[in-house]
Amino acid sequence: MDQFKFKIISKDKKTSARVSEFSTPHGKLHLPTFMPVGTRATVKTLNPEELVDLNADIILANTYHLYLRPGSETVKKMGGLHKWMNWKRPILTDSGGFQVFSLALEKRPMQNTDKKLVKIKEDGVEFRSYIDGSKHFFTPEKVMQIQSDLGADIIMAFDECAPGESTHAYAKQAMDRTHEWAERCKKEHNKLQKSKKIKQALFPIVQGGIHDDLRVESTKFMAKLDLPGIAIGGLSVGETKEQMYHTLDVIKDYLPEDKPRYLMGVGTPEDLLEGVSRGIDMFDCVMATRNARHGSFWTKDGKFNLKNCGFKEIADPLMKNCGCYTCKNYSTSYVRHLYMENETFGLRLVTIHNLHFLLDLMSKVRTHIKNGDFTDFKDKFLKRYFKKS
RNA sequence: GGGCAGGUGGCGGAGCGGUCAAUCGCAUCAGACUGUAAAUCUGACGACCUUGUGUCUACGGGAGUUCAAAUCUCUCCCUGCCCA
Repeated sequence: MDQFKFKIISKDKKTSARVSEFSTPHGKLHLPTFMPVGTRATVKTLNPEELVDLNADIILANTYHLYLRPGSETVKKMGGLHKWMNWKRPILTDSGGFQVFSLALEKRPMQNTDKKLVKIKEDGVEFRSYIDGSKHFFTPEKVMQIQSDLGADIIMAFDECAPGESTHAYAKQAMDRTHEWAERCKKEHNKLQKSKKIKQALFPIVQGGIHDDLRVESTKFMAKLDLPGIAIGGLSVGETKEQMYHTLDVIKDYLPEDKPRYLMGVGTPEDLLEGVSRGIDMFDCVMATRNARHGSFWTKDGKFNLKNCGFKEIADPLMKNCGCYTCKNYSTSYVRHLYMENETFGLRLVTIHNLHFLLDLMSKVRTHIKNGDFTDFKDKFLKRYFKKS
């Protein structure tokens, strides 16, 4: 597996932050990085050229969604994800495990709560399609097959993501199942890779909820599998930020040093900084893109909502001195106008800005770690970001 | 000039004697969103305050009927359509 080489470039002295590189068949990842989410094989509202302009090293797609529509066989027939979506850089596919959790929660008002939508069994998970209610069954083996067909560079083990508030007993049950599934994923993955020209890296996912003993146990277990990277799941799923940071502190020393560490589903600018200082190398989150479509944007001075009437006649860009296409060319007034008028271009402009904000933040993080003043940078950023003006 | 249909909160439009400060939609204002069923969802939206099964002012204007009127009667004003 030497095509998935991991190389540490620089380490921060005061924190666990590090700058590194991870090689994949479609290019190198410059870590720490943020990965824009493109669940249905597209980062909503943007085209690949724009993502390249934003310096996105890698993007995500989702097993669950693409399996249901159009079907992973279709993507395979069309030449695989990269070719199909015209994205030449690396791709990571999520396993669909998270969807099991998010659908089981039944938190959506439009959800049919009469039906048991998800049944977790030892062998796998039975669930109903969110599209037409049809029954489907995922096993670790099947999820490996789907991800093999999709053809992403990094693929994820099938896991059970327990809600943040889960009891020790429940979290342990989910963790044990995830461990067993991870072993089965690894076995199936090894089998599938033999016939593949372009290899894929499988990452296992640490679970254990907010219970320190479980998290340590899970981290040790997953590290032992000796896969090319390791992911931390089951965070930012309802627990507090303090609990999330604490959990990262607890497992920090058990994470393999010589492999990329991926904190799944995170997050906000502050979460990225806190994550990096706890040794995290990869992040992904829908927040940048979703919030953009909902009218909120990030700046160095915090989070703002474009809908607020105070932005109506602001001639300045969303953020002064921002290097993104949106801020270089348009006033806040104009972007707000497009948003208020429900114009597609407005959604794109805010999406570009938010993604740029996070990707640029990570780029600065890499620079400051190398320069040896990461902590100073982080403290100053957070102080300004949370300062109420 | 004659006939008909109407005038309700920023707009559209319900209600047709009490449970109406008035359904609903739009607009507006604000909030939420963390491995995307999300260009979505939630809340506020007459005024005032001691924020309460609180007090005022309100369904074109005025005058009535009634214990009680956005809802019934009379009258005036206005709007739209049709006929001269």
